[in-house]
Amino acid sequence: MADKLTTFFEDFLEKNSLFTNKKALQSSFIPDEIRHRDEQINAVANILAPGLRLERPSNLFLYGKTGTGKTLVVRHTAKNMMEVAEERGIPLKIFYLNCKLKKIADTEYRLIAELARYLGKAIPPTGLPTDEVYNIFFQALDKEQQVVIFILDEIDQLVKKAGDEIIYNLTRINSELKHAQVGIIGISNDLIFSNNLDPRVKSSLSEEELVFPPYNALQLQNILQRRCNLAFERGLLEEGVIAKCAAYAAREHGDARRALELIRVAGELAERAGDQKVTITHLDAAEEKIERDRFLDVVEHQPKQFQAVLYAIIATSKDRASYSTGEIYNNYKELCIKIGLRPLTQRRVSDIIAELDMLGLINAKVISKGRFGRTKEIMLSLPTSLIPKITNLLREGLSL
DNA sequence: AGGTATTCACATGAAACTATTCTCTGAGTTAGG
DNA sequence: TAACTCAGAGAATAGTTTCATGTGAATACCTGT
Repeated sequence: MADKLTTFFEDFLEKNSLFTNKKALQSSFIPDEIRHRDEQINAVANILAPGLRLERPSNLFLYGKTGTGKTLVVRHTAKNMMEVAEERGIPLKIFYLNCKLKKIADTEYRLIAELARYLGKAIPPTGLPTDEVYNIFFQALDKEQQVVIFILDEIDQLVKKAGDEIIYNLTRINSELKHAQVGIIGISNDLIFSNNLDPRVKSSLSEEELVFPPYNALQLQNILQRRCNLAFERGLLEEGVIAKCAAYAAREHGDARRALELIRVAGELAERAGDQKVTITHLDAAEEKIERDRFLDVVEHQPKQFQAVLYAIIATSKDRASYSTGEIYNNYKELCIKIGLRPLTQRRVSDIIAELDMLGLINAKVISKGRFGRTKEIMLSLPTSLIPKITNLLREGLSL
């Protein structure tokens, strides 16, 4: 066995990888040249530029759907700007922070703590009053003459969890700072997010606004082509693969990230199969694999109670298409007793159902059946082919 | 027949509670001078 | 007396529970014809 393994690894190394630079297809990759976003880059650069003269740059709010290059444009511009600042010894600091990251920046405390950490202050993960952390942050910020720009990515997630006061406080902080100046760049995927914002917050955050339209198929194709040139040997991609990939992603609201992922996975599949070329078949397989993996991954990483509820739904969904909250809850309770799990209240289960819906594992719609009450109409939205696998996963998770 | 009042079966919201993780503080203890 | 230890108070957070209130439309119940 050991011999076999060794040969396997040796073979693996021997085998020429189809990729010359896989990094170029990963979403964290920042290419030197960004296509089809000149306008936005210029706009961002113009807005941020005053920072180099130690004037406060306007706050900026960017929005556009996922994979339209918002983060990329901002990071790219920020990088260039930092280079200039460093060269000239300008006290400019730019920090990028993704608010979606759990346990990092999804509450007021954590956001401020994280920002303070950027400024070189060690803040414990808990235990301190929020005011205290805020003070530390403020002191660190105002310690010297400087311009600081905070880039808050996926800011909608933060507001959803922690309210918009934080943003308001952050935008107002300038009036209290004596030496430093703060500019904020907010990035959001949610187009209607800014409408739900407190008007005061909205006006202070979006002194400038920038919309990122989705890429169209042609632009996607162009982007893909570039990245593939970096990532693969020339001629490795079968004719039409890029076009199809672009078309697929354009259908999904022009998401370049998905397109890149798709082609990367296609490449990996081809490589694993020992094929010399990436073909359309691989692409189709990749599309399916991504979808499958997403489901399995989501299911596997749910907390126990969620899994129990999901299992109850799957076990229930045998003879009819949809079920009501009450029915599911009863079955869930039975299941809990069977496996020795403390059953949650119906209130909570109702929320869990709503969350499973958000995750796209089930489909839950509130309907009114008149005299017979109001409930959610719950049905599974898993691909049928995956159900046995998921059932097994859940059995394992729940030790059934 | 047409109108309105009820009623069901939950949905949805808000507040309060629990458990866990973590810091800070100050009393008590220890050991060295 | 300085250094150390350790329990207790206080915070933040996630996950719930408790209590309260809301709700869409099928039906029951009237009403006047």
